[in-house]
Amino acid sequence: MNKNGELYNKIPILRAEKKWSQKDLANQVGVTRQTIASIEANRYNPSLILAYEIAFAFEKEIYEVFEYKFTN
Amino acid sequence: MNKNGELYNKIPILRAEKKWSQKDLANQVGVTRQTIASIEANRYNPSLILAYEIAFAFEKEIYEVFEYKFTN
DNA sequence: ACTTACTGTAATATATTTTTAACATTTTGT
DNA sequence: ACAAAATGTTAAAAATATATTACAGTAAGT
Repeated sequence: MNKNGELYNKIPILRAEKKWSQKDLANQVGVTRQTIASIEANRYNPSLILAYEIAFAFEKEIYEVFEYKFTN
Repeated sequence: MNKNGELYNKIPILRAEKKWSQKDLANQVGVTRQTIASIEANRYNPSLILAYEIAFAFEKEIYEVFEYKFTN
């Protein structure tokens, strides 16, 4: 796959608003705490379904949680 | 990962509007034709970045290309 | 009818995400 | 100051996405 941009996310901010730990969010969406930590730190590119589950947990749309900035 | 829903997509419709083959779209987003075919057929769950690249190719937002229907 | 392009799908290989387990550091509550 | 919870990070294994190759079937153009 040919990336043309960089992925950013607002998960830490949204978690803070809800006062959720990484583990709280992880439990809600059915992944491990490390998966959430890795996504927050941009260590990897989540699946679309996981992105939807995270957005749903925050009662947001994907574009309110993730941003993809094209560089090319 | 714990799926709570099903992923649907409008890629075939959007391709038809643009008169693009699977290969045309694949080339634009930098994947193979089989990757596009598999996503169209819901054989798998693309990465968020690939979803953004596909939406961008169609000049659409992700929610205009993909829909995630919660079942739980 | 023929050729070429397009699509469906499968097998195997490779890359990446996700899990699990672990340990160190930082933050929070008392 | 102490204990408990939260976070950062890493390594190895497991699961899943993506690439590559291949072949068959369908649609489209001439």
